Amino acid sequence: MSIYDTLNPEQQRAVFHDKGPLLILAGAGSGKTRVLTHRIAYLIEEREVNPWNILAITFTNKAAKEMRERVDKIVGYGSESIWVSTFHSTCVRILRRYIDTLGYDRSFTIYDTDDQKSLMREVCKYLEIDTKKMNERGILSVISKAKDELVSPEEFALRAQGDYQQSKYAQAYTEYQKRLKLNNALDFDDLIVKTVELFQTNKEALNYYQNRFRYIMVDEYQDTNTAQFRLIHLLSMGLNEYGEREYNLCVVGDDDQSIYKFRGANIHNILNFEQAFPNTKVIKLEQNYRSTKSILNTANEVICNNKGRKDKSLWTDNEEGQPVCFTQFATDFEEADQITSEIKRYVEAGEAGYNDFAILYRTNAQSRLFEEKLILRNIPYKIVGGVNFYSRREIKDILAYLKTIDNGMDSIAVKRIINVPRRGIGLTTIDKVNDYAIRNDISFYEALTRAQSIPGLERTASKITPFVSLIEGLKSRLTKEGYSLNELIDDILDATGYLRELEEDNSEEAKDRIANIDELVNKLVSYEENAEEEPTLSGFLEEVALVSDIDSLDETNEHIVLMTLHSAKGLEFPYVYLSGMEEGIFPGYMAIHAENPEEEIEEERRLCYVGITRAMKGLSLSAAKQRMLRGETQFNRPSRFINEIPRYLLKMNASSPKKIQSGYQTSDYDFNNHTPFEKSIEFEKSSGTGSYKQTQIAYKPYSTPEPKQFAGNNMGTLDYGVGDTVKHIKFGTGEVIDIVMGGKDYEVTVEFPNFGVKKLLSSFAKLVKI
DNA sequence: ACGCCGACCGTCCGA
DNA sequence: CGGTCGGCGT
Repeated sequence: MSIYDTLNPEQQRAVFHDKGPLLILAGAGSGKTRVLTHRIAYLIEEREVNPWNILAITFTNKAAKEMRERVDKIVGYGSESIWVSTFHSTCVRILRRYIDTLGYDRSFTIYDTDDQKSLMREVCKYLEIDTKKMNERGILSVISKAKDELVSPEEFALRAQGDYQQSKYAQAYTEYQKRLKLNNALDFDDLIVKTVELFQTNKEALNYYQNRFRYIMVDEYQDTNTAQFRLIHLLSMGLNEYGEREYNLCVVGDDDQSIYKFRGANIHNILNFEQAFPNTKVIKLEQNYRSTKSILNTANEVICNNKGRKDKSLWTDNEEGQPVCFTQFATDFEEADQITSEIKRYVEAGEAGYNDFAILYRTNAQSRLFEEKLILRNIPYKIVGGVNFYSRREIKDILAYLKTIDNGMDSIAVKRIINVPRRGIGLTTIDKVNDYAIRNDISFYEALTRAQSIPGLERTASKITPFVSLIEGLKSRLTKEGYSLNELIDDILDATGYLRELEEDNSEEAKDRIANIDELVNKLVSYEENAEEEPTLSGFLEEVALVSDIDSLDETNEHIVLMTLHSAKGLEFPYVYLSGMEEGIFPGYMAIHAENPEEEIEEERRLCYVGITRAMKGLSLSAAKQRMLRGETQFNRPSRFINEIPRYLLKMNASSPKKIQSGYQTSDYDFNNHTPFEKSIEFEKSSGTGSYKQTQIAYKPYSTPEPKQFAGNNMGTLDYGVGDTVKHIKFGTGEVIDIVMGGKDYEVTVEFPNFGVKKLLSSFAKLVKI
């Protein structure tokens, strides 16, 4: 009996693969993390690979942490010397050691999106770019895309020749990079790009890491971009002791779960892996251990509408399970209300815990309504993503102090805090200092130290000097033996008067801010206590820069989890609510109206597939007919993805993922009150037979305030009668000759001039009174 | 220099 | 709806 006996034959083939490139196509829930961890154990224990020679790369810290824990459990010794980390932390670690050869200082800081925007604002001002015509975000996204593809500013400029718009971008890109370097800062994309640059220009560094990482594993490979591909490619080209290239590269991914095209993921990395790495062994993991047959079938039905996939079909031995449900609510408000109350009922009935549920949505903005309802019902919850803790003003302020102390070259940080709290240093002063800094080719902070000698600042210099001494004072304390980061942050809060100012302000907002600062102090203390190496200020700032919200998610806590579909990738939950299944929301407006809608819709469909496959036991899909979006009301049809699920798999209008038959009222919402689907047209021909019976659920009529557009076909509120002329989507206009009550529905008989007499169900036929 | 207010605006997704 | 920015008054 060995640890490998519990693996299925395909998993074993992947684990026991010896040398050379290996592509594992691992469907959702097929146990890929298990395969990766067992493979690591196998390499060490059976192939006598030195743990030191293994690199495992993931996309999130959470995944890295989990893999580390699982490896620790099954690898007897030496597991701590396996390098398990994310792309970004791997690169930071490499750059901290070698980046001086690229002309940066090793204490570089990492710019987040806000910092990037501030810097780009300066760039635009300098280049006299009208940010109304080309906004900072737009320029940054062009630059980011270039970096993802390893296009340098020089190359970008070359390609842009003759195109005014592109040339502007090229100028901005060049200037932006110049200023990043001046600030001794790297943005997220730079972390990868600069590491590739390092390896291409510094043979010694490349050799060192090639030699070290003889076995490389990459998780979520479908989400890698071109720069990351190049990085892996370079690393995997090391030679073994006989001078041979082995390409001991094992990548795990699922092309159906590629959902990060917008941030540069290149699906060709996985589709063309076999071409890029000759003699690749391909192993498919197609048995799903996570979901019920109902859920898996639903997922397969949706994803099979995509073209250009790797051929594979997921199956499961699990039970059939509860059918997947779809509910169309009248409003987004009601959607949130019903879903949260349903979850509460389950938990109070003892059928599940709050941590068994996840509510997923396409955009973060959709979380707000759910949050309000959860607070109202006193249900514990955690929202992943959205407004980042580290992007709150007070946190950014304190971090800017820490950054200024750590790296005075980071002008964005210095400018942020120079007048926070108020020191009477205004914009005009800052501009003068800035000009002086640029003219003398020194950093902004350096210029501040020479304030007295800057022409025109004779008077304001008296306000600048105390700020400089404050920072210098804090810096010098930091160099003292035994002075902790915890003390530093306390000194900052005290010496600047930042905390005092908040304490004197008795508002609710100020109290929140203080609480947030306390939270930051907690994080710093726990960093100091848990740091693997000597805790340093740079180390803390780095951790903060690279942390993502999902990393702190603890599924064992008793709370519902709310997050976007993107954040949910890689996770699983017993019961999943997939909300906002509406055209314009999911698939999103941007995808539908893109230049290449087919491609964009396929990406959305993969996202839908990811969402569906998160569910283990129960899946409930929902839409709202009416939704508030940026202050205005939208009316949306149900998502096309709902239409792609065959009727027999979908239990319509029931809002429960399980035990719907148990007798109680799942929802007092008007079940019939939904917009008909296109597929329902076919269904009319066989009305009264087939799977429709499933949907005959007891309900009590409930009238909801309705927009006129949707009042045409719901039970109890038919706005047409016998003798009226109505319009049908397929049959055109006709006259209503009879209406009878049938089951929970009206059976409407209509005479169409061109199609004859048809019997239609009011809830499915889109009959509109003319 | 700074704070207030009204106009405007623009949107997905994220390390 | 909610954040941001620019104009204006102090």
